[in-house]
Amino acid sequence: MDTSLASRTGGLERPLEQRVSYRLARLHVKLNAQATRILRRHGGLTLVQWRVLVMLNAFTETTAGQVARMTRFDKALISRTVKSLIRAGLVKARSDDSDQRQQLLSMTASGARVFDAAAPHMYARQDALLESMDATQREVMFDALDRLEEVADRTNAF
Amino acid sequence: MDTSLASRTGGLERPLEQRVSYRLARLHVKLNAQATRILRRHGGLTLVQWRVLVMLNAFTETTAGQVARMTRFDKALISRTVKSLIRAGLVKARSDDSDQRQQLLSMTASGARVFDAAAPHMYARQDALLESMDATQREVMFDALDRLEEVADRTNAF
DNA sequence: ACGAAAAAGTTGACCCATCAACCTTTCCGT
DNA sequence: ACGGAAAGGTTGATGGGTCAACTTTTTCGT
Repeated sequence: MDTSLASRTGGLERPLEQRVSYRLARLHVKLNAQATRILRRHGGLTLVQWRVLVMLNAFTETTAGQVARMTRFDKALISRTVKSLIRAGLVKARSDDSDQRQQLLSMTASGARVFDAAAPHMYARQDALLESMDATQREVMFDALDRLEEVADRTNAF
Repeated sequence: MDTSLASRTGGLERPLEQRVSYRLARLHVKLNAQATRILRRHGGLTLVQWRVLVMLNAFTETTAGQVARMTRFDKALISRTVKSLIRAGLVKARSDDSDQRQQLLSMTASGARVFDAAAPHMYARQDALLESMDATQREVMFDALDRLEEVADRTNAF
């Protein structure tokens, strides 16, 4: 067994570039930073606010819980974000008569305007990302992401 | 042009599953949570502490700045993390005579023990992730990550 | 129909991560 | 060799995100 300090100079036995989680983390940080920058320039939404609006754009009159489940964000985070959107007048809540626990959320006209202003840029970015790969490469990558996610879910065993 | 609120119920024009940054974010969160859990179980390091120790394990007597550059972490984060490692007795700092600004960092014996205890589990996890793909799939994926990162770097133009 | 359990949200505490400002030391052009 | 720029690090403020505890409402089994 070799635990001497002097020996710890051998470089990385696994090059950083080949570490999945490290690479993913790095890319994720960059993509987030880019998205945040775009949103700040075009309407001033935060990334979480944007993601919530994407959901409200797709499914009008949805609830905070559904948004949380769909986006996989923490419900506490969604709760606060929805509140901030309501405070900013971009979203409105209507209480559901058949279930007093939940509130049905939808964009206001002003929210729709903000969303529509940011959307082209966000979608253009998404397109640019996808277009950096060809069709088969995309397919392989999404498949890889599926597998990695599955492994991450499955192995609570280490 | 169609901006009526009633029309915003058409579902996602781009399915969530096909959104690169969204998928990446989701996977990143899962992988981080998994790594954090493993580290908590085997020695109690935080993820950033682990990443710093990986660097110190590979390059003894390196500096905080070099670690920050290699890992692409914020230097403030590295500074605080190094401090916490020193406080915990896992890392020691030696001032460099030829440059009074920087400090040469290295693991202590105790730090090496903690690292060696966590490493097998972290590497096993890394292997499990890689083994979920075959060789060509891995290659395609890393290439895809490269391209995406490049696009993220290049396009400050939206 | 009653009580336990579950679901929807809210809130407070807390940690991680980033940003900007700053200090000190070193480098470098002229 | 001097003054400004750059590099190394530190610190404070702030925002993002998670966890756990709690309230209220609804569901469901018996």
